[in-house]
Amino acid sequence: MIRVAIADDQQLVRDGFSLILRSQADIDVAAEAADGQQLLEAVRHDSRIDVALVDIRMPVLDGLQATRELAAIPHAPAVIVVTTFDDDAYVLDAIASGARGFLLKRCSARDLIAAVRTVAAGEAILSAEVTGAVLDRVRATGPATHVELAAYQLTARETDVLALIGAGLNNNEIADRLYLSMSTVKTHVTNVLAKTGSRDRVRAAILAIRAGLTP
Amino acid sequence: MIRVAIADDQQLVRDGFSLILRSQADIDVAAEAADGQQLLEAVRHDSRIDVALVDIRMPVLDGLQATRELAAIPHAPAVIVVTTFDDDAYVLDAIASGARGFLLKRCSARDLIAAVRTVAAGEAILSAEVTGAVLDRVRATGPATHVELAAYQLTARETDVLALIGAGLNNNEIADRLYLSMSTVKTHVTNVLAKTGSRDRVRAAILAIRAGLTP
DNA sequence: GCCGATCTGGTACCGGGGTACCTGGCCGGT
DNA sequence: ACCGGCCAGGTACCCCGGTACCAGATCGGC
Repeated sequence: MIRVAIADDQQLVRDGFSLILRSQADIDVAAEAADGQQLLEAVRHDSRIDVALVDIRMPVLDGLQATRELAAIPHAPAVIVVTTFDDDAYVLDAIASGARGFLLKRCSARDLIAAVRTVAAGEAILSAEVTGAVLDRVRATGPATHVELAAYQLTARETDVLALIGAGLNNNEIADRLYLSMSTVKTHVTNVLAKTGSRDRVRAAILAIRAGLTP
Repeated sequence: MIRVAIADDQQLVRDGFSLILRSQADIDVAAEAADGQQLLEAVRHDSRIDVALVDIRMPVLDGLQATRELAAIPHAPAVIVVTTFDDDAYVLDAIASGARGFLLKRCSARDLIAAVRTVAAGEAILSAEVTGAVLDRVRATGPATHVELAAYQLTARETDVLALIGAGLNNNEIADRLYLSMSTVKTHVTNVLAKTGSRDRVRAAILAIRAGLTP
């Protein structure tokens, strides 16, 4: 049985979703919320909610923030952001916030049901209208950009230093952060540059970012 | 009428897809190919193909390379990569190659038909099984980090310089690239650092990357 | 015409970045 | 016991990066 929570500030929307989902034998609507705050409370009080349908525009706490806070809760439900076409620009934000699904309200009841089952199974779902935007994003960030830094055989300490270079720290700050002397940092930096083939710390910083060393 | 090309090295698969699609009144199978090379030829000889279903594993020219070369052709069809579950790791590569869809062969005939209509309409589609991986990728590249550099009021030249800083060039190379003297570059760099509030060029480089100035 | 912003260029100066080379301690493997 | 790695540290040196300040050219707007 898939247990679902519905968060939308409009009573009618909640009722509609609820009717649609309850029509399925394997789906149960365990909670309803009129804003993000109510959703968080519901999830905190009921640890067995599998999926949360969340609207973006809600009073008190909007859907995206609620999604982010939800992620901090243990046994957090998978979030499907269900919103109007006007809000389709929020896809990337929703994904970044941790959503496992993004549906437009113009979709069919069948799509909604399928989406709930999909994310409950650990997969993810996007409305076709917004998938294009996501693909463009992936193309833009480019898969070629990701660097495998294991290839450089950096030692643990050198990796630390590289990460801090990528964060924009100068040698003094790195020494400070790692409780080292300036000299030691310099030697590490020199080694990092040599191993990674970077001419200067700027190149190294770029490499660090491409390698995902900086969040 | 949606005109489709099918590229798969297995005759039986092509026949199956063809039968499924031809069952729809608005879809026509205009070409079939047993490898990527044949697909390219078919598309070059028939400029009215809207959608191409492409398998990854094909002799002569594989599906991903074919997709990349397809992008160079004018009025190129939208590509849906249709492949086995074993190849689901190629999603990101497929997207980077320009695919507008990624389907697993285990999907239903209805899914296939819907996918063709979806990409023909300019949208995109992903199998639920691989959507999760794509979302993880988007989350990893971090959209929250995106910086709006319009806020810094940089002039055109300063923006040029910032972009090159982000690419890891030193002042000499920037001067070379922009046909400027070293002094001029230094002036611009100083202005960029002041306007962006960056302490040194490393910080500026990080900013440039976060702002999307470097591809 | 005048003013301001932008682009371009120069000189001079200093500090941090980066290199080269050496010392020493700590561990793990042979 | 010895060797090789990683880590930590020091000294000395050079050069690029960055700042400060100035100045001429162009261009658009009041």
